[in-house]
Amino acid sequence: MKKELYQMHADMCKVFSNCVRLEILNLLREGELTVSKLVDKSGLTQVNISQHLSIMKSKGMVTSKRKGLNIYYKLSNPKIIKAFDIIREVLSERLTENKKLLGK
Amino acid sequence: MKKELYQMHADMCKVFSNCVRLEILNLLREGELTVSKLVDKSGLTQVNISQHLSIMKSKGMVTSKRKGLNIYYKLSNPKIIKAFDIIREVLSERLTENKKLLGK
DNA sequence: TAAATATATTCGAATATTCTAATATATATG
DNA sequence: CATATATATTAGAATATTCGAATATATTTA
Repeated sequence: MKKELYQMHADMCKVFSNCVRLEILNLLREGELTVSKLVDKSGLTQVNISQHLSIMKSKGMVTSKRKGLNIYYKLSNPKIIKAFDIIREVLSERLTENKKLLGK
Repeated sequence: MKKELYQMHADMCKVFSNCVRLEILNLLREGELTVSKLVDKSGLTQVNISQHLSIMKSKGMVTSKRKGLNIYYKLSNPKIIKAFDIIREVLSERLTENKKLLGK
């Protein structure tokens, strides 16, 4: 398999490597939201949310459309949430194992 | 959902955000391999492979066992490859779309 | 067109990641 | 025990990421 493809893959995965972006992706799971809704729901600053949305848009993970003053963002591909959930499962299973080990 | 969980999730995803680690994970897809096998198959240096294996071990993505001089590494959870593959699909679909756009 | 609202961009300091060079450790074997 | 082999660790320069402060832009409405 080509190194170049691994690099593109890694670049796409960098989106998942930040907790703000993960929170945004998770908030977009049910459908599109405006920037201000994302700000409200996350409690993060508008600037920070916009910065991360910009990164995710450039990586092709989200798309946006303007309606008046608002801009709606949504996931570009529903598989993104599948990936999110599988990694959550790996994490959960790991945490469960750690608990078991502590219980012994 | 808790911020702390997003952080742990992001930390786990950092494993996927590097092309060397992705290559290692992909090489381990069929089963365990020694460090030197990974070096041979990837063409990367031993030191670099060991560094990345160490990172992945600390994040709980791989486990290892020694047999004589060799140390065998394997994926800690088969879901890791599912996540790998889903992200590859998102990437492929994105590349296909880009091609279409160029073709127009 | 001026003001209000929603969103984006730029800059820079703090922090984190990556690779290479050098070296260390663990195990097996003569 | 000395040597060879396999693997791990450390240090540090180069590079990348992150966030907040300040500011800019786009759209609507009075």
